[in-house]
Amino acid sequence: MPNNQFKRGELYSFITGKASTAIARRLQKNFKQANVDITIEQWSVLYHLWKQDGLSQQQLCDATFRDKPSITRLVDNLEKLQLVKRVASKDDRRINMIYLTKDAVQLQEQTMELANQTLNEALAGVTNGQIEIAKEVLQMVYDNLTPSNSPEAVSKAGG
Amino acid sequence: MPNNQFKRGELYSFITGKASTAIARRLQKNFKQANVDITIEQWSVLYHLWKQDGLSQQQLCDATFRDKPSITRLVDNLEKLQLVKRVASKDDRRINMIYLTKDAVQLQEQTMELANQTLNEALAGVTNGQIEIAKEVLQMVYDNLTPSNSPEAVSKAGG
DNA sequence: TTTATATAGTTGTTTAAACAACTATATGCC
DNA sequence: GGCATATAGTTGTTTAAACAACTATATAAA
Repeated sequence: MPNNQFKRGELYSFITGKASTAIARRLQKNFKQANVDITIEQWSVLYHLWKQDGLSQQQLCDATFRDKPSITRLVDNLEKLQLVKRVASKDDRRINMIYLTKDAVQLQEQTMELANQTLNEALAGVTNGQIEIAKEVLQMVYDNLTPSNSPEAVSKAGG
Repeated sequence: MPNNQFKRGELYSFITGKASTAIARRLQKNFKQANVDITIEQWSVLYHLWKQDGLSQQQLCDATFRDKPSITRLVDNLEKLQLVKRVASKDDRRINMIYLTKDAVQLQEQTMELANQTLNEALAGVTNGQIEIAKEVLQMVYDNLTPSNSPEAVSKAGG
């Protein structure tokens, strides 16, 4: 497939990920200005709990593309901030279900507003068509590199 | 500009940067398999020194989109690995010029090969046209969020 | 029922990012 | 020359990522 060959050096930014770093940094800055005292990583966990409260830590791993130790520590820190609480599952005592506190629920509207605002800043001048293609490429890259590409794993990760 | 509006939630991956994380992780894995014992971050510094040896730490900051403390510590670690050495500039005693050692020079061919191989894995099935658009979008995002967008800063960052 | 294996989560360690505060040198201005 | 300011780099601290090694519980097989 000669159309997948490319010139060395040019694609370095795919590895460094400077664009997503810049977005994360800007969102963090916007949080700070609005006196929202959480990190982007913590927010990314809350984001999935806002979509569906009461996920297990493993489900948060899958949703956020992080490994188990990372989620353990993010949940540790979110618990310290009293934004979530761990509740041991009665069905399966290995599992912690993670629930939002009232404080965390109240953060949703404000921070989603800030996130959308940040994405609008980031994507100024970019057309919807370009965004769609960029998303497709990023998704293909992710799929190419992720073992969960196998049929069984895909059906499992269906959400 | 209604064409820059978008639906909430969909663009979350722009913030998490899961694709670039996956590429970095795969490259790290490929390094490890080839018994190349450096981190991707260290490699990204060497990458710029291979293009031009003898950069100052500040120039490495600009090239790698990192802040000064990050470069200080990456150079610290690269010095420990005997891959670079700091040489105080005679013209300006504030400046450290960073030079590659022989060991680092020898790493170039092998690791660039691994990097290209990794990018080929990552971009399998993605057309050159799609790659070009994705690169444009990422560059626009970066430019939108980077203060060095101002005319003065741009002329300064010309390289 | 006992044993092997898989799954969920935690802990330890190294590396790095981000930010604030700091030191040292250089430059511009009076 | 002396002072203010800018620039280059370092150090301290918190947060997080990655990986290995670990504990505890559940499941499957014998």
